[in-house]
Amino acid sequence: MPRFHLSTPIYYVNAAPHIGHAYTTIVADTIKRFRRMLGEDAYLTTGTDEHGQKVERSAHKAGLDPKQFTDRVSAAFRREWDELGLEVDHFRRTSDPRHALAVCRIFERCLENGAIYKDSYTGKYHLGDEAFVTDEEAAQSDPEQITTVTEENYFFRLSDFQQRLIDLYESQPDFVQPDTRRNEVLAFVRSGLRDLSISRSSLRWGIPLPNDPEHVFYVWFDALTTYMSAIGYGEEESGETDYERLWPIDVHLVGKEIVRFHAVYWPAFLMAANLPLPRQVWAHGWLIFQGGKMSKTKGNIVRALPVKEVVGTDGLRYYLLREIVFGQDGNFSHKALATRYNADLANGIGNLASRTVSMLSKYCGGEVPAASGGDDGGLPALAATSIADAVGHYRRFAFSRALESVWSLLSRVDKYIVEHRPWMLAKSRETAAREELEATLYNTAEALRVATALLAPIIPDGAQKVWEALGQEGRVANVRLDRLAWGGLVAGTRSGPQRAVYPRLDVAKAVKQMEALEEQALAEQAELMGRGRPVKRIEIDTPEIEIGDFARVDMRVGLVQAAEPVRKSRKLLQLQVDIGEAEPRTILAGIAEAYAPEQLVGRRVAVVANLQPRKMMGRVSQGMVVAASLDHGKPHLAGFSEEAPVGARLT
RNA sequence: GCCGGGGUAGCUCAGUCGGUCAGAGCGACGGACUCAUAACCCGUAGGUCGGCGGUUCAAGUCCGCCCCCCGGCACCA
Repeated sequence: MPRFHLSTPIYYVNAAPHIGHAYTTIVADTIKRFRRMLGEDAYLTTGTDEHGQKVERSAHKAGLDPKQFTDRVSAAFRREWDELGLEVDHFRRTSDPRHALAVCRIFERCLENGAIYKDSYTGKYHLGDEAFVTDEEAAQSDPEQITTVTEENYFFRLSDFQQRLIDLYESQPDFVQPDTRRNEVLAFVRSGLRDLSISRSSLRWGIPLPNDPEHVFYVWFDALTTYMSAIGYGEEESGETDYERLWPIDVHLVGKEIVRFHAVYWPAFLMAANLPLPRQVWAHGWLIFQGGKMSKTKGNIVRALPVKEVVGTDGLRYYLLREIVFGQDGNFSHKALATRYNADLANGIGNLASRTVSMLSKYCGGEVPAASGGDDGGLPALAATSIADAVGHYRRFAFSRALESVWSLLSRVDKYIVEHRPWMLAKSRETAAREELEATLYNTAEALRVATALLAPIIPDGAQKVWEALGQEGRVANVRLDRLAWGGLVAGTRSGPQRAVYPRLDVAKAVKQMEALEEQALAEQAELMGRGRPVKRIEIDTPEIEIGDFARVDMRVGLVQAAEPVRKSRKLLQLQVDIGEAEPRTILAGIAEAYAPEQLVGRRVAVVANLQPRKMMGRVSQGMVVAASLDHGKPHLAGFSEEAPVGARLT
C-alpha cells in the first residue's frame, strides 16, 4: 500500500494554541483524510517545540520550572487536537528524551562529515529574540534587551551547501510551494549563505551537545529534527520504529514565516548527515483578523474551540478551507463564518440531504427506487466532472476549488429537483409519472452520495451523517475516491431518518455566543500560562529601576520650530526643536506616518536632551522626541496641556 | 527607497495555458413553489476587471510606465 506522511510545524509552547495553529493542523488532517480515501496509508506528525530562553522565562513568570510549564502547555496542544477531532498519529515533544537521541544522532553525522565546527563569537545579543544582532540592530533595540556576549559556538557550514540547495530547487521545482515562496527561497540562497550558529552555552533549558555538554542545541537542530524523532529515528536499536517506512516525509506543511528554515536549513542539515530529504515544503498564508494580525495587546486572539462549540468542527473546517485560498492570506471573522455556514452547510448540503431523505420516505416508502430511465438532468456527467476536478484539486491542496466543484454538483441537484417537481409527480396515478418520480429521486440521492464522499475529508462529521441518512453502510471515510463513480447507489437501500445535519444559525446570536466563549477561553488561557489576569491587559515586565536611574535621563520641554520630511524615508521627520539652548536641536523622529510636518510647528514636545547623537538616513539626530505607541503601532507625541516653559526639565 | 502580495459587482472574493471571463457567495428587490433547515428555484446588479500606453486576430489574463493598499526590510533613541 502506498504511504503518505505529512507534518505540521512543531508548535512553540510559549503561547497557548490559537486558531492559527488549528488552521495548519486542520489542513494537515484534511490532507491526511484525503490520502486515506485514495487508499494510501497516511500519517500525520506534529508536536511541540519546548526549549529556549523564552520558554524558560515564561515558565519562571508562571512560577513553574520549564518542565512543569511545558508539560502543561504541550498537553493543551494535544487536547486541542483531540477536541477538534484531528487525527494525529505522531506527537513528539522536543523535551522527550527520545527526541534528544535523534538530535544527537544527526548532529554526530554532520560532525563526522565535517559540516560542524566550533568558533568563538562576540556580539550583541537580543534577549527577547534569543539571537545575536548586528550593532546596527542592537542600537535600534530596547537597551534592556541587549547584552554583549562572547561565546564559543558550534557552527553549521551552511555556506557549503549553496549550490546543492540551488540544484535541489531546480531539479525539483515542486520542492517549495507555492511558487512565490519558491522564488523567495531561491533568491535567498542565491544571495549567499552564512554559516549557522547551532549551539548556545548561555542556555540551560535545551539538549546538551553529545561531545560538549556545556553547550545546548539552539533551535534549528533541535526543533526541525522532531519530524524524524517523532517516527522513531535515533531509537531503532530499542526495537522496530516507523522511521524506515515514513521517511522521507512527503510534505512539511508550514506557515510562510518559517519557510526558510524548512526549505533551506533543514535540507542542508540532512544533506550533511547523508539522510534522505523531504519531498516537499508547502507554505500557507496567515489568517488576517479585523484590525490586523492577532496580538495579545490588541486582544484579538481567536481560539478554535469557542468556534467549534457553536458551528462544530465541520463549520470551522469548512470555513477555513472554503473561504481562504490555500497558500494565501485570508480573512477570519465570526460573522463571515456563521454566514458561510448557513449559506453552504445549512441551506446547501444539509437542506438537500433533508429534502432528499424526506422525499424518499414520503414517496418511496423510505427505499431508494430504481433509476428506470427518465431525464437525469445531466447529473451523471456532472458528477463525473466533479469527482475528477475535486480529486485533482485536493491533490494540489486547492481546497477551495475542490469545494467549488462539489458545490457545482450540489446546486445543480437543487435545480434538478425543482425542474422535476417530485411532489407533483407523486400526486399522479400514471405510470410515466411514477417512473419519472423514481428516476428523479434516484438521481438526486446518488448525486448527494457522490458529493458526500467527496466532502468527507473536509466535513467528516456531517458527511458521515448524510452517508447514514442515505442508508449507506460503514464509514464514508472508507470510500475510495479514486474509484468513486456514478451508479454506486443500490436500489432498495433503506434510507435513514430525516434530521438536520447542519441546523441553521441565527448569525447575530452565533457571533455573540462565540465571542462570549472566547472571553471565557481567554481567562482559562491566562490561568494556563500562569498569569493572574487576562492577557488583554498590558503587562509591565520591564525591570524595576531606582530614582537615580531615572535622573540620568534629561528630558526637556521643547518647542518645534520647523519640521520637514526626510528624503527617501517613510517614517522620519526632521525637526528643529528649541529647548532653550542657543541653537535649536536637529532631531529626527520616526513619526512621519502619523503626523504631517505642518501639524508639528509650534507644538510643545518632550525631548530627551542628553541622548547620544545618532545617525539616520545620513543625518544626525541630536536627541529624541518622546512618543507613545502600542505594539510599535502609530506613535502619539507626548505633550503638555498647559504652556510649559521651553527648556523646563521633566522630573 | 528596495523586495514580496494585492487593487475585479454594495460587501468578501474566484478567475489554472490570453479567445462563452466579465463570474460565485453574501446582502437587496420582485416572482414562483411547498419535498426541505423562513429552505430551495427563477428574475433583477448596468462593475471603464486601479490608470495610461503597448504586443496580439483576441488581454483582468502578457509587456512598460504610473497611482493606491497590505506585509517585510532599509531610517521608528
